[in-house]
Amino acid sequence: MGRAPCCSKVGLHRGPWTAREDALLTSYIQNHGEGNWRSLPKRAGLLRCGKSCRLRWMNYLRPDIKRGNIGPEEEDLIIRLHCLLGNRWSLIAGRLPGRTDNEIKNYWNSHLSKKLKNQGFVVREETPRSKRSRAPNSDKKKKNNNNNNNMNNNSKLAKIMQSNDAAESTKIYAPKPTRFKPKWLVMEKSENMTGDGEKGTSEASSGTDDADLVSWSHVDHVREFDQTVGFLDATHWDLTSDFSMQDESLERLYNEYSQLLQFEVDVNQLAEPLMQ
DNA sequence: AATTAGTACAACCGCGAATCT
DNA sequence: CAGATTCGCGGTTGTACTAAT
Repeated sequence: MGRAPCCSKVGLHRGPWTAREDALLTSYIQNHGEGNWRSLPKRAGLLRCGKSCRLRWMNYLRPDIKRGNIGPEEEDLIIRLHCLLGNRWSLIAGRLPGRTDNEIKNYWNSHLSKKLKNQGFVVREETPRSKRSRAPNSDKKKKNNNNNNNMNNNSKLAKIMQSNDAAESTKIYAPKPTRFKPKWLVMEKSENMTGDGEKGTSEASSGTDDADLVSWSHVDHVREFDQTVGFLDATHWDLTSDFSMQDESLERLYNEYSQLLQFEVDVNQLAEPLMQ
């Protein structure tokens, strides 16, 4: 299986982006749309690899990106979704409008995992890919000074995790979701394409299509999770019990998420006869 | 004030899967 | 159908910044 030649070729810029590079990339994408990352840098006049351009755009330059100030509601949602989905950062990010997978991943690694550990929760290190050859970063930066338990400012968080307490013993390792794009969805997307007709990877405009990215087996894990944690059904989450709604945006997110789960179940039922 | 340790996050890397030719 | 190309994902690293000593 061919792999794209690595972009670390001579003559290409690396490291932090300059304001000029940002401006070039932004104006190019505004005029021509996303996609064709491979050839984009050349056409945009950038001495960067396409991969780098894509990353910069997705994680930093996109106009719909919220940066910083992850509020307690978003934090709760991240924790819940991580509990459900594991390190599927892109899926989690898809439930948090304006947040990127990279930001959530960083936030989890630098804030949440430590916070949960400090509160005595077992944070699972689920890294099927971590067996990769690259040398582990040892523990060069560690040593949490967890002398203060800091329970007060996160009682809600603790509550959530305690409600999920059983999950500690029965952890759910959802299999890596395989990409699943129904033809009709792809067609519908491409029909709505605008711009110069490049291949549609317009996540920015459509949001991540999580529904079609989640594998069938994921549905079972959702159910498993619900049983473990005490939800009867994902579509009947009691959102008012131990986890109070703080504002409309969170409610909207949860509704969206419930719809996603409902969609998966429906599709699953639809597919059942075909599997026999 | 200088040095060291810790933190945050942007960017890089390699891989698997989808798509193209 | 096979091989090549492209894309997207998640793990990891580099480094600027901040806090502690």
